[in-house]
Amino acid sequence: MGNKQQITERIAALLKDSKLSVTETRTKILELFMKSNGALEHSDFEKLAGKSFDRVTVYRTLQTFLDKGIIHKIPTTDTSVRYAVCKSECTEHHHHDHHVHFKCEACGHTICLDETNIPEIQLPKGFAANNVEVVVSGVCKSCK
Amino acid sequence: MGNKQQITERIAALLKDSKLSVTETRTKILELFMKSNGALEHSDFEKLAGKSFDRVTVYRTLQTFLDKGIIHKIPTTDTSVRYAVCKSECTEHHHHDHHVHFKCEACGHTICLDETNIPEIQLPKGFAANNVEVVVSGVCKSCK
DNA sequence: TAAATTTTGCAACATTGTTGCAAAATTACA
DNA sequence: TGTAATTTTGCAACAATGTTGCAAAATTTA
Repeated sequence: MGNKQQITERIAALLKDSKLSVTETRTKILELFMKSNGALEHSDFEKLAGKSFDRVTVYRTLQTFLDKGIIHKIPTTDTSVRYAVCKSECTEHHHHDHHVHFKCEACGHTICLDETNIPEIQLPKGFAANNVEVVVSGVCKSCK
Repeated sequence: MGNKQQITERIAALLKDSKLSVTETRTKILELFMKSNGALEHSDFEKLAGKSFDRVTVYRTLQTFLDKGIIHKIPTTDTSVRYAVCKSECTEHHHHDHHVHFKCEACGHTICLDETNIPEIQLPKGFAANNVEVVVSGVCKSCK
């Protein structure tokens, strides 16, 4: 776990690794990701942080994190965009996003199942796969 | 294939099966789905149909088709919502949407790979799956 | 064909996402 | 450490997308 101080330091290191300035907004948004232990969408930040930062800043911060490979998007069937923090193997230039996303229909949370591998999918002749996204919905461990 | 007349009749029958009035808008939107042979998003209808019908009507028509199980949504990582027509096994109360969706990075089209089955995914203990969505991106047959 | 029902279009509004620019914060470096 | 260069933020204004109520029009019922 680690105390608040340690988390802040870890976040600062993460930002510096990505050659980003360490700012209050970025630190706070990353804290929210770590606390939530799941996927967040845009409106969550405004709720969770009590509009302590501007809407525009949130958009730009998330875009920056995406560009640097700190977070990734999770596919949804509605108009919301959900984000989750990447594991260490992700970099600006290469994403290893080959894990399953799980959306609980009871609590509404989306989490990354990092240990669950995506099986090989046999595409029809002539199709070349580049990336595979899997979203499972159902009931999660906590809501069972 | 069948000529225009036959298609119109098939669409009318489909609508009647779902206990929906046969209207110009609904017929036209279903025609667009059949012509496109893939997934459409909202803006497509306004483009393809040359704003011959109202934005609001499109929203409501798609929602109605969803409710009746005539079309289904396809997950995306952006804010757009993509729709495709369901196969015959889908009904108002039960969706058999267990096929793979393929998004071509070259032409931008999303299609349903109806013959491609989704392999069993081994979830961690305590998780119960209800539905599995798979979206593969890459290069399609036509763009290869 | 007339009445009952359903659907559509308009207007008005709510939400979500984007851009330019000046002020503020952070970083680089003497 | 203090100052200049750079980066980030917040505001305002705008654009795009989605929603609701209600009266007019179209479709279905019988």
